[in-house]
Amino acid sequence: MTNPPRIVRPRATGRVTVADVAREAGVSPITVSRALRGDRNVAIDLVERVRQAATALAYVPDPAAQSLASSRSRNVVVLVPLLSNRVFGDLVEAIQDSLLQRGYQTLFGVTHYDPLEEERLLRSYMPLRPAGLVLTGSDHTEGSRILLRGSDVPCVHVMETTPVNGGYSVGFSQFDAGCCVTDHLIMTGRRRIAFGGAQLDPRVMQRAAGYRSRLQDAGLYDASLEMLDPRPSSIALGAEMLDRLMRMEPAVDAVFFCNDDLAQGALLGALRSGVKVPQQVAIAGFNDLEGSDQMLPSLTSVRTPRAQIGRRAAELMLDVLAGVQPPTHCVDLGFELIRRQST
Amino acid sequence: MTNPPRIVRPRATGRVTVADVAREAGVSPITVSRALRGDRNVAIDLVERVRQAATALAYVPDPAAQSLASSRSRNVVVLVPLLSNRVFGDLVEAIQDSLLQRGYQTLFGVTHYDPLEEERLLRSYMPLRPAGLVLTGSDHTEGSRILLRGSDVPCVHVMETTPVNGGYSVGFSQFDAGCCVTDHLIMTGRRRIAFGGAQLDPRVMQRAAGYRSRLQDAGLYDASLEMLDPRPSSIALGAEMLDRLMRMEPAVDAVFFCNDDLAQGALLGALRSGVKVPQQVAIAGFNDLEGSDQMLPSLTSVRTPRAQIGRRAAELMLDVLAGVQPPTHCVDLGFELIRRQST
DNA sequence: CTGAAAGCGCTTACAG
DNA sequence: CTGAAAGCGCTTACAG
Repeated sequence: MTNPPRIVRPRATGRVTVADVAREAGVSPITVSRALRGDRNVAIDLVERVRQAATALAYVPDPAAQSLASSRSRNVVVLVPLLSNRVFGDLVEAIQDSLLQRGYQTLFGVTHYDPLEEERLLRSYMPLRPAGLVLTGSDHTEGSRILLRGSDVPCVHVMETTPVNGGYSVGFSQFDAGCCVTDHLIMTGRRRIAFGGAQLDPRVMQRAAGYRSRLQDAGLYDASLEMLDPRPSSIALGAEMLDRLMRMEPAVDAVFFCNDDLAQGALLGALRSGVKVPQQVAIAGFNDLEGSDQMLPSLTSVRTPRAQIGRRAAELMLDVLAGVQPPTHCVDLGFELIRRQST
Repeated sequence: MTNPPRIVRPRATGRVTVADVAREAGVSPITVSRALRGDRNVAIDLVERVRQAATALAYVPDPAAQSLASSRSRNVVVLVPLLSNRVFGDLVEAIQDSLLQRGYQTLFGVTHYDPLEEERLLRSYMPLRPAGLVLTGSDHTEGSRILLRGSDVPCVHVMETTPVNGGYSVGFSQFDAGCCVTDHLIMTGRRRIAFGGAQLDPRVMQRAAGYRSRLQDAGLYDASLEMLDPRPSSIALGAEMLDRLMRMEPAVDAVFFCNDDLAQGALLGALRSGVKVPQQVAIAGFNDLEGSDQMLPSLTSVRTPRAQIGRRAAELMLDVLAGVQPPTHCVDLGFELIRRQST
């Protein structure tokens, strides 16, 4: 007696597949795959026929199947310190826009300025076989670096121009920007120039290094004017910092805050306490955030090209993914000092 | 002559697969799959053995294969109007955090307050077979609604409490919040109360409706005090709006701005032009954004539970995905009036 | 330039 | 409670 044949019902998901398109176009499935992916080795008329068939059937490729078969996905992982911050909101929105236009999805992760949290996110995202990575800055744990080196996933580091071996970077020189603000304060006659830094992430410290370097060159450096506070940058903290500074160092005649929220807070605090800006103290900020032009007095700041950085980072990534060798590993998009009434 | 057998080299990706874990644990692959997914129908000791084998081999399931085989993914799509806005930054960060902890990825999309762009995003995201959707508000195109109804993907609408048929909502009553601010202004003796609205998205219009309703009830409504500007909400626009208002309606004694950035701009504008706040004009804002407590005078506003909304929306989604029927389709998290010096 | 076969790494749908 | 078979919808690696 023979065993009755086992009948297993097919799954029938109802999706339109490459096979359907192939039948419609009168070619094989693999030709559909090639034609739709833009593979060169397909006759032009076949490409056209396949395209029409795909359109007629409203075919949408299944990303899960693509990813499984090719062991590559169309996901780009983007890790930023915070989303609740205009600087990174602008950045991330631009990256997302550019990638989506070319068929790539963006997976965001928030590191809260913690390299260990970044490593944890990398570990949970790598099994998704991302096509690419965009990381903020170049300050990563040893574990993250090993992870990156071990994979062949292209990586773009944004916001800084610090080159990371094997990776790409798109940003501007935070150090130079720190120098630029400091030069401006020196040239406008200030002599007791303080630095107000919060959060103290690597980019803030690079700006601080620029500040220090320029003041040392000018023989004006005084370590007691450097105020570094590890708490998150905020408007309220800026007010508090100016207050503390004026009490501890009454002769201060300028403050360079590492971010506009601090500087805006300082301006509001000065209004409350009667400190005259810029007569008594000049105040400069960083990032030219919304509202800085509306302050009383309006705030001198540095315009940083966040959206442009996001777009260029995405384009660079897309080039690499398309097999195009970018002309340079390191794109410097610069910055611009915006002088207003506060200095 | 027989055809020589065709030899096709296997791909050998080097990944640790269910088969490897199965061999190590001495069970079949399907048992590994079930044990790791927490399927009930597996003997406890087997679950333990499989877990140990998986740990020993550092097994990580392949999401692409899972998704292809089960035709479900662990992606939750989250669509918000903007990322470059604290309100949505807070929301999105909370959603992302909660989902990631439970093994779900978040795919963001930015609609720029445009329902058509939302529909476009939905169309490009649905082929990814998202496990769930989180949409801002309940103002969707007919196309989006059909798309949602046609799929069985659970959907949570955030920021409002407007129920959408079949969907869930987590937020607060924008209308009630509008009433609350207006009541406060009336009760503190104001009579010529203006409304300053920008962007004019559905939630702003719901606040405006609350304002209108309360003033009508009090017999104080005057359409010429309603200033609606479709441009994006910003600090600069707030200054401009107050200026325009004071020129057109000099008798105005209070302004309810639909968002704190407008209100902050108005306060700064008042400082510049010498309008006395709150003596001549009371000013109230919305969302209690950063810095509102630092303004001069400090700004009366409404604290909205963005992060909490994000967390609850994620939890609700996770419950639904786990097959747990939530007790209610509509979660109202309320709001709180924060009275400060400006009113 | 085109295609038949096999495989990617899981889970579904049965059967027992 | 456990498993053998088939299938999910693509692409790789060959062969011609």
